[in-house]
Amino acid sequence: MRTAPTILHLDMDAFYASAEQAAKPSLRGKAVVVGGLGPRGVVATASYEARRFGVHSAMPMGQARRLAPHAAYLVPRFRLYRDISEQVMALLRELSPLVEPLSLDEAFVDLEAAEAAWDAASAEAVGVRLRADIRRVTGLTGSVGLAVSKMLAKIASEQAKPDGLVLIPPGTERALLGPKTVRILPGVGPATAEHLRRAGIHTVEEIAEAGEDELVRLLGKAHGSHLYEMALARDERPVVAERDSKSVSVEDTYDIDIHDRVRVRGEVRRLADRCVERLREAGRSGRTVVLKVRRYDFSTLTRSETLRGPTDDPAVVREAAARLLEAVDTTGGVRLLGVGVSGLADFTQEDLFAQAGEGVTGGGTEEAGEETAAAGPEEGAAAAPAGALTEAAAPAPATAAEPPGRRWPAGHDVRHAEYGPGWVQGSGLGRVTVRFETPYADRPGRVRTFRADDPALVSADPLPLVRPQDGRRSPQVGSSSSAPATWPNETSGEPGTATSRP
DNA sequence: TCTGGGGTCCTGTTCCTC
DNA sequence: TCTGGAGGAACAGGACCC
Repeated sequence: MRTAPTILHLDMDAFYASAEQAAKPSLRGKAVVVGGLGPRGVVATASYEARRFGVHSAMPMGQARRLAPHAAYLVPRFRLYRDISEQVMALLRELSPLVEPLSLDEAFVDLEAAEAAWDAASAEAVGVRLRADIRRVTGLTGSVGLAVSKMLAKIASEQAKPDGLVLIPPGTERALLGPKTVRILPGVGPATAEHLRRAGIHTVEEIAEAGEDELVRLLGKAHGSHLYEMALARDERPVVAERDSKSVSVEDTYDIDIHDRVRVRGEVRRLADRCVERLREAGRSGRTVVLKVRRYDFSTLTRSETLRGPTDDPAVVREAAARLLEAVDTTGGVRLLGVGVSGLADFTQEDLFAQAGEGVTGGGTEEAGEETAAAGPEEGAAAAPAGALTEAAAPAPATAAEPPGRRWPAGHDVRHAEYGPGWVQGSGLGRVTVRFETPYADRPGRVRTFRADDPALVSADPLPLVRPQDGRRSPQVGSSSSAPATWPNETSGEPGTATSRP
């Protein structure tokens, strides 16, 4: 157990939503919800403004819309988030070679490994500097926790949110944890908490008092012992920089349950191909093929088959998945299908030659875009992400599919030949509403509506949140080429009210 | 109201082999 | 030849995390 608080946990604040607000001046200070916009979508991230209405992660989108009807609803743009994440991770790696990313917006850093910090004061100084660097480079805020272990550093960063820094002084850990609810400990979810509650255990201190034997009896060997250690603030897990993934999987939830067995088989084939594609991208092969089926009543079952050796052959995975499907009753309908491969091995040269020329069949790649595929491409609704700033700006959820390649997901970047860069505010019924603004403006840009097949309108890459040349957020950019900064404030966001050109 | 997607880890059961 | 136990692999499901 180390004696200085030199484990740092960074957690970006409401990451996806903050990135969208930074990219879109008209959303700053407003409720923003990012997630799947289909009828079965859930919230990935809600801005702090949206959280005030009770909206939170993992909430069904329909419920979020009832709680915050005037929020902006956007589909995730993982490419933008990945770019920002890489900038942040690069800053962390400047601090120490021991950086363990947990997701796009979270990571542990071992400051001691690089002698970047050796006591509380030096660790805090690193944290303060890091937060300033993140803001300078990305324009976003992150919260930092510092403590002697990963568990405590994570708890500290949670307490620091939003936009803060908390250091847990060594020696104070148990006093801090004791009165807290058991849910504060990592690994205690709703089920475990309920289990503990029934045993009369509500706080961390009560876990410690119960003793290890009792916890093992209640929760099983691994979970019980681990939880007991955590409750005593003992956590010796090291920060691990490199971690090999152990499985690769893809799954789709369909807007409407699929009943047709032939269609189910087709979807499983498609998912198998996508899964293999991902496997190959990672340069891996795998031995166990897993089929996942969620039925109409939300019951989920998995079937798996272990092959003689690892494969990355799409035909082999397809066939295995098809065999597994034959053992599953899908009458009544399925809402989700998934195909995964586990038991991963590194790709071998031998496999390469054996499978050369085979190629991955098409059919599963058209939605390789960044939207979370909350809808199968044949269900129709995927064509019309009905995100919008306001009800008025949200045209009726389109049921008529846009022509392939002319889909306009809410929130995605576009460029117009005449009006320049902007983003999709809403689409449907053959029209698309665009707000023309860039991250560098300090006021909302103007709104125009176009035909969905307007040749002057094309998809565009996300712009960096901070102008690359100066590395600082620059609200005053009148001298630059960014027209939106000088546009007058926008008063009407309604589609169809094509305001005067910029 | 209605519940995503991509992961990890653990547990209990069953089956096979020695 | 039969039986039983131990141990491991495979399999299915559940809980949890972001």
